[in-house]
Amino acid sequence: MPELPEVETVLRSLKPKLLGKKIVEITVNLPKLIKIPPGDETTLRKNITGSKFVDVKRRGKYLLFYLDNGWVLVIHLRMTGRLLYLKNNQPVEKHTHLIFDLNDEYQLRFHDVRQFGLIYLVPQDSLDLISGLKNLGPEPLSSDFTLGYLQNTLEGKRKKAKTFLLDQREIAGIGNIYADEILFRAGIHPEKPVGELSTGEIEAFWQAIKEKLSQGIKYRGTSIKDYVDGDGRSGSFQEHLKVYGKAGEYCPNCGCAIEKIIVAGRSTCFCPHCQRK
DNA sequence: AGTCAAACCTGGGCGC
DNA sequence: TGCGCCCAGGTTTGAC
Repeated sequence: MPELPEVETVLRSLKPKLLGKKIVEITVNLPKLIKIPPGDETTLRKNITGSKFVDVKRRGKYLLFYLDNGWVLVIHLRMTGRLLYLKNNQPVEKHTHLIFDLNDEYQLRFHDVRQFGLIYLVPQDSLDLISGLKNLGPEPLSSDFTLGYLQNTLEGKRKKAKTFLLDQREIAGIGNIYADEILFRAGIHPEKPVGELSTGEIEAFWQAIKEKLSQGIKYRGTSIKDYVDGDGRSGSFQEHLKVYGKAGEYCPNCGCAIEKIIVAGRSTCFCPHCQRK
């Protein structure tokens, strides 16, 4: 579920609550979610019990919780993961796999229906142990992501535009919803090879990437099914979607029927009139 | 280089 | 009501 705007919203909701808080106890209900050290809740507990949160950051769709003893807890929410900051007397919902008891009578709970989420514990100077994190492309909302950078990386590639957007090594943080919205905004067919984009299309692509992700953050994410922030609050960007999930409905620009095809193994909605190959 | 299917899971919606 | 099938905000792996 969560893409860059959702993960950023979770970060913003949790960070002020966690900074300076101490982890006093850890409950692991599903050890297999711990990828480093693999399935090892004892090591996890030993290394982080008693430590305090000193920083929380986002990189792509990863959340990084920096602890005061040099370890970093890295969490990826994948499809249905949630991180919730709840009072410790709140009922524990089904699918709650990990609970961090804090020294303020609250808990940080990891909830994940599909159990695809990933949890790592690595030393601060060894984040490269997590290959997905190590190989991440630039942050699309940072100053590193220039038009020139995009032009250079697109050059000579035959990869489809949608496939390019979903590839975390190219750009960090974009998933299926924002990819479709970006392509519609830029007027680019999802199957167009990126090496064939004109100068004007590349500029529109670059603008659309920044605009759609910024809008997603502004509306605090897209809540279609599972996504909520650290306080359990839904976002509202689903009210502003133009094409994602709207196959058979009408294009807000031209009135054509929105089509659904499969690209990169994912459902892809686009307007065949506004997005030509 | 790039594309594809399968794998990891649970649950909701649909047709019959 | 129930069963079986398809679908779902992600990523990795191994085969062409």
